Amino acid sequence: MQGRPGAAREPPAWQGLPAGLSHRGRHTEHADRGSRPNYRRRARGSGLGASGIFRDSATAHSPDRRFSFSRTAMSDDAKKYKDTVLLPRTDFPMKAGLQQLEPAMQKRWAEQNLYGLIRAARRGKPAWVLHDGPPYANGDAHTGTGMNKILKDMVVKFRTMQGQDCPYVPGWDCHGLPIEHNVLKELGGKKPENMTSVRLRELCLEYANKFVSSQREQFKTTGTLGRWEQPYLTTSAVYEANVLRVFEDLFARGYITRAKRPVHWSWAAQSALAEAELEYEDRTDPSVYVRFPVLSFRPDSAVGTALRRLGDSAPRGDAVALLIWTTTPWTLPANLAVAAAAEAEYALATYTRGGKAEAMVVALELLGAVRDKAGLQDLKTVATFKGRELDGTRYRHPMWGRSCPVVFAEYVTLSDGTGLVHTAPGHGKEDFDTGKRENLPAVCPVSANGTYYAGQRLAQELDLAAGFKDDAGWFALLQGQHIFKANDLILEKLKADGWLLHHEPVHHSYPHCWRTHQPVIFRVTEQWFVAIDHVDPVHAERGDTRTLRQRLLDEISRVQWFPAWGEKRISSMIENRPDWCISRQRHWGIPIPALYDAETGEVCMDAVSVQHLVSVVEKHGSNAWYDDANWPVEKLLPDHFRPDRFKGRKLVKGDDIFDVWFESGASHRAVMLADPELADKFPAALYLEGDDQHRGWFQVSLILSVATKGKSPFRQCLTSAFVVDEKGEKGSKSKGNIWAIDKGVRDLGADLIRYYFASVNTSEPIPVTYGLIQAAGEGYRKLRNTWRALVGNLFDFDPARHALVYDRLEPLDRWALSRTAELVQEVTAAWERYEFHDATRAVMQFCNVTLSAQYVDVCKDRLYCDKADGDARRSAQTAYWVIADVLARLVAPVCVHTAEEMWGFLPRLDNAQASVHLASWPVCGAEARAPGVAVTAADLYLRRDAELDAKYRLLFRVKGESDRVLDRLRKEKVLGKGYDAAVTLGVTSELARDFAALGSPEELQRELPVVLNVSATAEEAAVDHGALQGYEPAVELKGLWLKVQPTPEEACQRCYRRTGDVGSNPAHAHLCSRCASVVG
RNA sequence: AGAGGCAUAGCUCAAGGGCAGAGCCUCCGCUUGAUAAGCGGAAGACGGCGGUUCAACUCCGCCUGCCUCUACCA
Repeated sequence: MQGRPGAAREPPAWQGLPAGLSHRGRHTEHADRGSRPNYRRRARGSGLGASGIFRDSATAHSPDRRFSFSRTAMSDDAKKYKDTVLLPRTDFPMKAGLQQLEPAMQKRWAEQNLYGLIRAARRGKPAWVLHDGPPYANGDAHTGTGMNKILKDMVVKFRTMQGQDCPYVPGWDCHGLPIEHNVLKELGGKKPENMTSVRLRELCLEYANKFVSSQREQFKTTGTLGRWEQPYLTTSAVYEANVLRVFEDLFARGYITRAKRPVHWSWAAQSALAEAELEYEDRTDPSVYVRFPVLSFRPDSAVGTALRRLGDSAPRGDAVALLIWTTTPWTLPANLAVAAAAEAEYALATYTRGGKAEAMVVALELLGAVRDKAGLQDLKTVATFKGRELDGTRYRHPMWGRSCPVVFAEYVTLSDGTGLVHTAPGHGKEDFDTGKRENLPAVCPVSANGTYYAGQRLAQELDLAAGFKDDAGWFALLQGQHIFKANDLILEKLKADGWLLHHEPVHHSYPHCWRTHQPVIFRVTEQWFVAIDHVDPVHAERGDTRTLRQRLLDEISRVQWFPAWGEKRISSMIENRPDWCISRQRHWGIPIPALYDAETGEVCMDAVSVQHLVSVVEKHGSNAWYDDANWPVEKLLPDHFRPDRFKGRKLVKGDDIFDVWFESGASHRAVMLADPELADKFPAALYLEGDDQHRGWFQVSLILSVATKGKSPFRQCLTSAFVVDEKGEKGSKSKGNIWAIDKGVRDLGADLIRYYFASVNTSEPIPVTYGLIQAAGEGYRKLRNTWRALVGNLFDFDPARHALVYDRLEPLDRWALSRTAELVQEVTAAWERYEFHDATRAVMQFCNVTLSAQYVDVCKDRLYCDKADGDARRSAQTAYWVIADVLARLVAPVCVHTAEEMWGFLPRLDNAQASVHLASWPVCGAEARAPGVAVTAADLYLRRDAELDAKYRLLFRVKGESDRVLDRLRKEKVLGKGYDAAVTLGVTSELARDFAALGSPEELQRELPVVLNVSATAEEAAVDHGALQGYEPAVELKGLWLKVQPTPEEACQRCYRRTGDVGSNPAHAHLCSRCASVVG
């Protein structure tokens, strides 16, 4: 075998040195001691000092130093030969300089209208639309919204590269309470008396537009492409009119109802709230046990009988009570009933409190707990009975003295409290339903701002009898008070009056207004609703009698949800959600197109009137509604647009506006179906928002689209988790743990931020800090440098002239392409699943292991030293070119600027796209032949080859074993570089068979030194390993023994290898035969 | 109060019923021809307790910890 160790010829350079030490090993050892660690430390620090770190300062400061040779003790020959070595050459910088690169590139993109070019290139291709969920036009675009835009851009770029037409029209949500709130704050807290609604709304519009402009610029710094100059705004007249059209459709199909119902009410914002506008926060409330004095039990009931049986000793009058429990004492004034569970066991119990005998009715199961809490003495259970025995019982309201009933309700449980539920129909949904069934009025003494009404109004709202006398003083105590202040007042007075059996603070989560962060209350008001259980008559005619709720659930199951649990989440929300309250009592929004009879209050609305109002808004904007001077009611809705009975009547405009969720939920109509570029592309391919939008935008969009268009407005729905800080806390402006996205871009670079977002699992909370993003820079730099190594070797490569056809490529290169093909498949699959971090990890793994540690490392000799235009070198260059091309495209959706930069440095064919963002997504050769799939020349090289995969997997495992031994020998100072070594492999017959299966012995003999990066290898097939003297067993590869020795051969001055044939060409005494023939 | 998710090396993340992989960090070495780079080596992990199995980090149950969601129950 050629080059076999031990087959020594003449080793002149070797002799005269201490045994086992090479020239180089010796030399570097001494030269590097001491200075090297210092060099490293400094080099990694903030900067390089000028203190002799580089011994050859001219070299160190030469801009071209990476191609120069720093060794001074070099023979002229060696220098001459060095110039024949084809070292990498490229201007693609190692350091990205994103801060300079990105703005310049974005400017260029804008000038050449890259978005327009991309759209033009995809004209006529299948549409794939990501419909933008509108961020709110208030404040900075921070990391969370920035991430959302980046993820959207990534997906759009990916789908575009796949060959689809992907318009991206960004939008903003511009109406709503927060803007109105902030504008009012600037005005000093509330609307000045003399300011018109129109003026206020103008200020709100200015405010919103200001933030649309600033957020747009912030988003654009991330390199996100889209129709930024014509976004959609919910304040545009066209958008507003389309929102009203959705309402019009719903109204026509009977979905809209107006009713007096309890709704979540923010007294701080003075408006009704939707479910999606609630946030749960912890709160402490008084938990109170209150005695409601019994007026009468039904005489023939078990409890009545038991009480009579007690005879004279029985407590009487107010001493006999129903015990109720509540954590909202402020709702007690609105109490109209007590609800019991008909089938539960109750007890009549006597006890002594403050020396007085009393009796109470309470659930048997809870009796003990009540006694313990209240510290009751002499507790005796007089009787036990089913709840239904309380039928007919009446009690006296302790405040107003009115007689109230005991009723029964399903929801009464015995988990807490007393089993007797204080029922105030005006302040709770269940209470309201109960009250409705029992014909109780929905009393609501609490005004919009959370205070009790005062005077006559309070008496009226409480439905007090005409002759009511405030003997107990409750009326005087409560009127005008804020409810939470009243909690304390009520508690004190109940105690003083003897009605309070026990109280304690209770800590629980409680719904709060998402904007004001104040606790929300339930309050009965007249509101507009979308009926979720409505059966659409249009569908019913066709025999489809499903309720809207059922149709929503059916549509949800047709949508693809990412991650998959999103489906369960949203469907369980839809299953349980109440009707949607769509009216709000604010100024900054789209008016609900309802007019009311000035005298009777009757609603004036029908298909004709609504249609007319839509057209007014479409022409003049919703301000017309508020512009009383120019749009008096008679002009806004002339007689001939009114239902007959309102003709000639005096009407007034309603004050309600639409819930902003109704607006954004209507975007499928106002944008997808209305924008000329999108109208034919409904439904959207994808909605992509934070996972909080399951209850927000996704849900409302579904409701409105399914109700009016019969289908989901999106086919796929992707959610990401929230941005959090290093402590895992949700990012929020108030906590200061979140920063404006453009600041991050300026400090860190857009591509780095994008790379970071592409590298994390976005389905779990996403920590975002400068430190973490900077740490991700390691991966980014590795990508960059690996790519640089590829392109650096293509300086003399023109694919059109030099690329070899696939079949002529060396096996190693075909292996690299096979691995690249595998990468393409892996990355594509990850993108299809929208698991970006899987794709990024695969790319990193590929760069670090497959390329950097394996392929690129072992290709160097061939690329640097082989004949420039020989097939061996061209083969490697062909593979490098394909890989560089593919890699640039694979990272293009993520590192949009860097990939474009790469594209500029890549040797390209004439028909290549000018921008990487116009290029096609890589596809493997075999798949590429599918009709309609864009194929590039590079793609044709992407072929999986299982045999090659297996072969090099084994060879690189051998390399691992060899490296381990080499390292030990280096540390023992036996060896320096790998080329100093010759490796002999002792293999079992089994392993020998494996090797034989990989190729001919000659081929293997040629490849092994290359893969192992040593000068020579030999194979020793031995059955008896005991006979293998001086070998050591491999650690991880069974059946392998290794012997690694310094080879005594002379090193070739050009390629450094000690191949044993140095000097075979007399013209070049210090070159190996290969180099000699190359140099010529 | 219910539902769900997560728990792997100092850090960030993988895989998969059968020797647990990578990047960063640390340490050691090589190289000076990817050089503000590159290569090699070393050290380093399956939250706890049970169960199924020949075999569990993986499947199942329970517990603990963190997070999210849902609901508001008086």
